Amino acid sequence: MKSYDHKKIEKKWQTFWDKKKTYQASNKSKKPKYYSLIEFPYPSGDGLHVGHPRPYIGMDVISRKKRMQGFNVLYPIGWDAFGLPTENYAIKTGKDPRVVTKANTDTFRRQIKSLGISFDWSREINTTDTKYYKWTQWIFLQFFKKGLAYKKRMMINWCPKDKIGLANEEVINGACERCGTTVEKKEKEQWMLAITKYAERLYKDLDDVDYLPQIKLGQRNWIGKSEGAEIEFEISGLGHPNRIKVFTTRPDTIFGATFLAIAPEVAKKLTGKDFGIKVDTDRENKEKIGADTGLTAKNPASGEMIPVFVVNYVSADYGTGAIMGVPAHDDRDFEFAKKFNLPIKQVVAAVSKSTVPQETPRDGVPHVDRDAVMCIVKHWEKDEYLCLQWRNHPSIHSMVSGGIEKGEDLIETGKREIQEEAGYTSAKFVRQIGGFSFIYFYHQMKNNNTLARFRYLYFELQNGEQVPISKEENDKLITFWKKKDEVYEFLSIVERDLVWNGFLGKIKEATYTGGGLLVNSGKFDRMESEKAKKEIINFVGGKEKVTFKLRDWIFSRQRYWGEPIPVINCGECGLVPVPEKDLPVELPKLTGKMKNYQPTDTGESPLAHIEKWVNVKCPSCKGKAKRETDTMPNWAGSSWYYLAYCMSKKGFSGSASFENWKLQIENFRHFMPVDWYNGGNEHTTLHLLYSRFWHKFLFDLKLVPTSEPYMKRTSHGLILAENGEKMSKSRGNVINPDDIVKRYGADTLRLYEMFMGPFDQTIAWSEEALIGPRRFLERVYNLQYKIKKNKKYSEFEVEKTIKKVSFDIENMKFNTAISTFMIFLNEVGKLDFISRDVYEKFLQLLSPFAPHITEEIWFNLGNKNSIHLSIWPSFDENLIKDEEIKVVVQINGKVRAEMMIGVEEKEEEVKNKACKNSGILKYLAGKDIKKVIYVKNRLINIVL
RNA sequence: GCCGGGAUGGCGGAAUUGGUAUACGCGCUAGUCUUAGGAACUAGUGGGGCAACCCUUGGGAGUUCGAGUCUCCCUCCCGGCACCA
Repeated sequence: MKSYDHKKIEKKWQTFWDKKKTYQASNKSKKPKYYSLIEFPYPSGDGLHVGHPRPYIGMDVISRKKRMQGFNVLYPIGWDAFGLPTENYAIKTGKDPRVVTKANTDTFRRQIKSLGISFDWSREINTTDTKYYKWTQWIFLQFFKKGLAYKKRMMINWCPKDKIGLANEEVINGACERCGTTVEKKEKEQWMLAITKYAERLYKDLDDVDYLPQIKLGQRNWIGKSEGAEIEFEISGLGHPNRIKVFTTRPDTIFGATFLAIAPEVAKKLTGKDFGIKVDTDRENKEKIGADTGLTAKNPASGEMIPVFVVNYVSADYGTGAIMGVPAHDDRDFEFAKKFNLPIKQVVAAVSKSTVPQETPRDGVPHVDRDAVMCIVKHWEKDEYLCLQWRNHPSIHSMVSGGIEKGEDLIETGKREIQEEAGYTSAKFVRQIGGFSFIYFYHQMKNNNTLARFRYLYFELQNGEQVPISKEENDKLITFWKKKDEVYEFLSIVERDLVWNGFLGKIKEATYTGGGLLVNSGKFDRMESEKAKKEIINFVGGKEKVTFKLRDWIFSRQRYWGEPIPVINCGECGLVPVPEKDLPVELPKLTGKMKNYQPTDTGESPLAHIEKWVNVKCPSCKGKAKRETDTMPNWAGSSWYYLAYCMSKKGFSGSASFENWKLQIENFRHFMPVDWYNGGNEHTTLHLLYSRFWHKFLFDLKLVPTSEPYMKRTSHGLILAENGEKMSKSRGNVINPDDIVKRYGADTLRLYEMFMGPFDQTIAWSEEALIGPRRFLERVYNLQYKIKKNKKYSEFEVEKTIKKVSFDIENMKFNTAISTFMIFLNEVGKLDFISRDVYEKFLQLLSPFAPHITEEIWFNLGNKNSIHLSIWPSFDENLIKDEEIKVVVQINGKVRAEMMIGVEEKEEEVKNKACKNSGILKYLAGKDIKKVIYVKNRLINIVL
């Protein structure tokens, strides 16, 4: 009887699978395809740590299951190898980045192979391979030819340490994403990709893909679509007539616009003056700064003349660079208006609906608009406030309130209501609180739906003098005095926010940014704000307009280790694309004098100094010309790599041309789209968005068969070091999978990584916990010596296991799948025997998680073909069904007994059984059963 | 500040989505076997109580026959965004 020796087993089967090409996908297969994808790694010099394989193992489990379910599975891998760390390391050590990359990929490949992941290694790609990047350059040329790749002089984010320009997405809190150095602004001519042209489609097509909700949301927020309007304001003060166009998402608030705020650049253009105001990107310092331009604008809705300010919180490159300042309904405008003493005018008021069912507005009754007041009344001695409760509706908690009668002003109404409802005669008006708000309710006495527009008045009683209250009011109302901090709890929800926010100061003085009904807006008063948006745009002659936050993608880097941009700069012809036949534009070899490829402080690419490489003939006029010396960002190669995996070897290696690409479309059609793509959340607004953009572009050129590259996107959690920190070489806390594979075996590592916690959750590594999965595998291994021939032991358990494990894998609930295996094993352990049939099914279920040990046992049992190409077990619902089932008996919701019932037993019988149950009788003695609730085959609850 | 996600034994985590809270694993305790064990196996293991029972899913209220799960308020943790009009 051999014991489990992972070292022997794992090597042996890895070689076997390699030789038998077990995991190779076919471009010709008649089976249905399944394309599962992980983000190909960046082969850093640090080697693999145990966090890297987590997504590979997860998708491996899914891929292996799909393979066993009869799919032609494509599960490829490659290397995203261009990039800064390699280049920096190469410069530091005086090596060629090609040599460094080779060494790193060799290490990564060896490490990943030792884990027994079912990658199709025959399709391995490397973005730094000239065969690969000639296609990257070719795709770039298509962008260029369509005018979507263009050059632009602009301020860029410059990292002084890496000496490289960064895309907006690569700047985190004003610092370089890679090295943490504070970025500077530098003016430079840059290559841009016009991703904004695809903003709407990138946004909208998210509807059609199955990404995790937070991933969709992340992309949507990043694209930042906002629907609004452009509205023109006439301005005077320039000496000639002029207009300023503003962008707003809230045209419904235009009557509340009490100033215009414009960006410094816009102000300069308009007036020729520099006001010394700068838009600060610093996140810490957000104080509103501004200056009066001396201009005035005419509010096109109200006709009011309003001042124009130049401010530091409106940027020139979003919208129109000008906004209308509506302090009552925008926090920033509010802050600015406070500082500059500008008027704050409420034009939208919230509508509350009564929470009392009898007061819910109903159909078929008249609608009535009313003006009303609510009075906050302070006690004459104590710090207490007058509250009311309706006798017949005890749930309505309110304060003194009532409608304004003809000829009355607000204060008169307030005083009258205080006297009528509470009898007090000495109320002194102090001030009005807040603005308008609406309450919409069914008026029971008057049988109509009332829309009451409330204002809030604060009164103080001078003394306790009272007149008698009418019988009618007395029957209706109870009055209370409540302390300040009790008022909020006491009030019904409808009144709560309105009274509290304005008066008791729990929430600071603030704007109301929600929707509601318009007030102070002339003929639009009482109109619903959504409807008012449209009508007001028309009224002021504005135009509906959609704006995006997304900016064009800064696509050039001034470094050596990237794909050269395949364009030639000719004095005569301008920017000329490198002809297809001349692709790839290879990076100059680093020999002899060309060894110096350090980045420069000037922001010029190091390639610019390599004259032999730079100086070329113009492909068009044959005159003297120079190559573009910028290279592409490392996001370029990863924007289409999932297509490269599908290509035929020959087509991939052949020359880059339209014809050769078109020959590949058949292969793309075979495998695309990717069925399931798992990757890191950090790429939501980077790689994932970029590659969707490239794919859509290729789709428009009819070069790929689908408009979206990925059908389904999920993400995995990080693995942290045992102390909860991020794993990194500099922290010295890296766990190398090599050590784990050596000591425990790849299968144990795989099982542990899937078992340690939910797949999508960040989790700390625990060396201690590894032993659990290892013990489990040993017990699985020893089970092969416990086979009892021709006996069907544990059939029931294995059927249940099939069902649960199949479901869990599809839903990435790997941890509970493994716990199901353990439960199964614990059950079987009690019997001490297992039937071969059941054991084989169990091994098949386990094989995606632990491919080596299961293959070993599978062959030990006499099978002649790989377990990984066997047919995934199916389960029989009938075998899973129990004859008898345990139900719980509760008394008042507390578990008091358990009992067995037949599966089909009727409700009545079960109830009777429960009431006669010996454990239950003592609780029933002398009590009446009020109610019995039966949840079929689960529990019965007796309410006393 | 805004938007997401979360808080369950000593630890990692389960919970059929409103129906027996703490599955599974680690650790711990006791025992068996061992020259020995930081191995393996067996049993036990949320807290309190002699017990019947009681308490327990970050805190507080609520809805419900029944709440880890739903609603409201609060505290803390982790991610993303950041003057986007």
